[in-house]
Amino acid sequence: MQILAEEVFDNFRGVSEIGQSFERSSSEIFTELDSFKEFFDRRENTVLFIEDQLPSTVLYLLQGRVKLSMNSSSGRRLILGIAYPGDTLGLAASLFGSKYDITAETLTPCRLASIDRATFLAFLARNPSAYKNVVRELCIDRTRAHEQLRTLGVASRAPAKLARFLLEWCADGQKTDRGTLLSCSFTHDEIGEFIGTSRETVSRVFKEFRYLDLLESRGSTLIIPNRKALEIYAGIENLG
Amino acid sequence: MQILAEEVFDNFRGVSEIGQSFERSSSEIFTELDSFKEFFDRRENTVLFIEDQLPSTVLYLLQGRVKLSMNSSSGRRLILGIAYPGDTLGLAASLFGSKYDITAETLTPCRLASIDRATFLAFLARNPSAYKNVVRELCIDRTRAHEQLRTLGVASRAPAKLARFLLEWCADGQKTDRGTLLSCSFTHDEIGEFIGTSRETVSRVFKEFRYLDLLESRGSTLIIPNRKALEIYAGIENLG
DNA sequence: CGCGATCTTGAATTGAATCAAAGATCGTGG
DNA sequence: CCACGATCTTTGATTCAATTCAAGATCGCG
Repeated sequence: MQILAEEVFDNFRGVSEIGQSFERSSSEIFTELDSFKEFFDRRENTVLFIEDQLPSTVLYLLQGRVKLSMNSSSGRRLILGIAYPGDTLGLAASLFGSKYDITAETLTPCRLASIDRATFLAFLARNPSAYKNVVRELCIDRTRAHEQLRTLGVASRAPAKLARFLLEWCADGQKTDRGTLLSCSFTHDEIGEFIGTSRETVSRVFKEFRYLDLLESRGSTLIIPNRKALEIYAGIENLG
Repeated sequence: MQILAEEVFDNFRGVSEIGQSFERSSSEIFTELDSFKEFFDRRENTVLFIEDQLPSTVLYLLQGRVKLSMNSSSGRRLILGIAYPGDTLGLAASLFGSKYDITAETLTPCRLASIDRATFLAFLARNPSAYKNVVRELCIDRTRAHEQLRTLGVASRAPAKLARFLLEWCADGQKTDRGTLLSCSFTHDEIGEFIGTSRETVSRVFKEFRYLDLLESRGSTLIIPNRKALEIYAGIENLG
């Protein structure tokens, strides 16, 4: 994330010499970019863009949370993820001038910055080193898409899908003496839209996980006592 | 595709001024890159890399076809696509030094070029304008992943999935007076692995499509008389 | 011609979606 | 602080689609 911010400008892993041949410093470059930004606010539950729209700007999220999803005309929906402050929204489409392939809508009140697409592209042309951050963002996007493909395409059964989903969000959780604690702010409905199953199935599998001591839940607070056990569950798709 | 080749160096859509502030010309840059390449051949059905491996080089496909897939320990597989000459393999993982998230295996005898990862990253650092091609490749990857997510996650029923699959391959087909003609070199088994269903289901839906005059098939040659009709089928998930 | 691979088809089974109803929780305003 | 409505969750009954199992047909090839 954080393409349009300075702090993470040079953080490629593994090879440290990257980014030493720039004529201009990172901060110079980003001061220039900042001058192009226009700031604005949006209420919660507001659509920022939808699939098939043509992007005219690059959007940058400063405050709030944004839901990214795919929708079909028949009402079916797949949630791809949540964007947080520092994330760029719909970057790939903006870069290539192709239609958005996702929908973005605010979950909370949000503060955003936008940069005109042509201005942004011209900026990149003048400062090719800034591509590095574009690459980072695209890689993150791609990785997330691939993880979800694995959930939907390889882990066919609902328990395996939910196990994978929980493990993904475990990354954000805190470790306690009783296991990994995470506050899951999603409804069962939304979880179903993440993993491609129905709300009721999510409920039932939750119950099953609780019975198997893979999960404790109190409201939106979940405790995963044994992450390894869940991993086994997520990995073994063809058992009961 | 074609990150590591010159011809498509400057082809961003929509904004033409991109790429005019380079100190060195594209051909100079790519002559340098070529000098790093090591060439080698692989037989058909050879694994080039598998999931969870750490990449040490960047691979570039010169001749032949390569199958890209995700595999699970339980034998379930999702085919992501086929790479053709000009494509870079596993670029995202190479860039970030993360594990491959896909498996690549040759379908035909292949000629490949490899560049040491550190060398490639250093080259990018010296020539940040080359990032543009990296960005292109990543966008293509991302777009393909998103299309497949739509097939697997939004188009839940098997006929809709298969319709989407056929429409995707229609792009490669030739138009004739009787409709779009395409030679589909995949077995039903493989098609099933593309769209996340079983071989038998593919057979059955093929039969259904033939009955509905959405499809004619003679061996590996398919004719789609009416692409629009298939599109409607692909779009409407909750009927029929 | 026979063999192996691929495809087709029907029957049985299962996993999940849908439908329906009741219970829990949350936030709000009185 | 409680009552109320809205939203979310749980559960059972039912239905449906798709997988699996099993058997036979077809195709391509040596």
